[in-house]
Amino acid sequence: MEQVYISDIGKYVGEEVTIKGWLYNIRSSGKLRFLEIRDGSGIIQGVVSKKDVSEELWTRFETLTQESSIIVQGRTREHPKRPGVFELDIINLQIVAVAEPYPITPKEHGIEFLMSNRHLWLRSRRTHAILRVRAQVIRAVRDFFDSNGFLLLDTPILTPAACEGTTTLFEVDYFGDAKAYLAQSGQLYNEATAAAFGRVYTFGPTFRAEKSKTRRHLTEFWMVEPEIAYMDLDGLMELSENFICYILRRVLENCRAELEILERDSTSLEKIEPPFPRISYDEAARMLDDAHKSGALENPFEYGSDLGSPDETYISSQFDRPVMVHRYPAKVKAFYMEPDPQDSTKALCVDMLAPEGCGEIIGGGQRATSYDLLLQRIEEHNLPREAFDWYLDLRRYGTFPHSGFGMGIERCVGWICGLEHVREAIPFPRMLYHLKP
RNA sequence: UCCUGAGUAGCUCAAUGGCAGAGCAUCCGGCUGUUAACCGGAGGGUUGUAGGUUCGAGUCCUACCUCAGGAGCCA
Repeated sequence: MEQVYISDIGKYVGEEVTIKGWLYNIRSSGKLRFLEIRDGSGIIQGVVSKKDVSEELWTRFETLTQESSIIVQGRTREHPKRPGVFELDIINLQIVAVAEPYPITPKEHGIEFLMSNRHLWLRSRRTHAILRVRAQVIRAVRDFFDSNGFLLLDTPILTPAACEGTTTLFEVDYFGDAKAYLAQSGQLYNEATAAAFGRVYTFGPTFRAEKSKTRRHLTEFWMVEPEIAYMDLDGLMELSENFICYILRRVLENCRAELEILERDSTSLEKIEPPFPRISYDEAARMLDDAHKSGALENPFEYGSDLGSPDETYISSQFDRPVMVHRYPAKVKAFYMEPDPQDSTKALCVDMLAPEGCGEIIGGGQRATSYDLLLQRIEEHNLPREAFDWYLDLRRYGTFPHSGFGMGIERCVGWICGLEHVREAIPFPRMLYHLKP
């Protein structure tokens, strides 16, 4: 009998099949046993009736514990009470291994315990749903760029210097006489590949050694970063909203069951379509000012500073879809931003804030084209000039207007799944003080 | 790094300064349609660590450790 996956079980109704997996839970009712069996692709309920099996087989079930690995044979049929749901009448059981008492019991657990047992927590329904959405988001990301003329060009993870000079980086000893740093962004390299290939993107892990301790932060997260030659800020904002809508559509098409398990109200996602609201930093500052005066925001907003987390939450709460805030003061943004020709104190940049307090999911902008300006900015930011020689070369040899953005996969998944914390959006989250498992 | 809160059975949580308990998990028994199944029984504790106050501390005080939530910074 050939192995069948639970996700395909509908194709085998009335047939005898073999399922190889683990015992998710077992309920016994005297002469009846109900086994919830999972095989990674799904969960199915197996039923054994004492009168239908041999005494020896019946007693074999008594040793089973939660998460024991088993191979079962049975005949599939529809659930007597639930149309569209399938069950398995078990006719044989092979015990591969009896599991020791499983730590994650069918009751609630605290986050500390679950995090320290992340390697086991991965087996739960909820984690399955989230990580399936993550995989779908990643597929959508690749499909979107691959089918729109972008070329995937991976950028290095070991880098010689800080990309933006702002965040703290993980330092790595590089053969004793040099220091390397784990990349916090592939962006600068993207600019080189964009000059070579036009429309490019990079997708990979990113590292930030900031001691951030919030529901929106990981020290290792996955980021997708497109870079487009000859695109301006307006073009970038249009690309961003189309990109997000494409991802949403793909998840809504393919992950209905997962969103249901997560009890995510998908109606708020369904109504999201372009155009997304665009507000300037100045408009945002006015909104925050008014909010403070009316008591909706506790702390006053200081004009000229970056938006704080409560500020972002307030602004995003005023809209029913992601909102794009553009043209921040240049001094709170990275050194490579192109100045706004209308007001040189502002940068041609944009942050996309997700609804429901999920924070910034996209950050990007138009890149500076002038060699002299970049050199000046590098000095102002006290960055080591030697490390940026090659980057400055891009302005010497055919400088060109271009724009790009970065999107954090976990924040995007967290928003779509309605998660309280991004740590659930990645199989093994790396956080401040969390390196294990 | 700062602010706030929490550490009691494997897990989730109770316990006026006065006998350390329940549910789940484990083990034993019962139950022919269960759905975090249910019913009966059993075992399971250096109350985060170190001091202190007190006749008496899980409970009050001090320090430290760990974790959680928030801030800053960011995607």
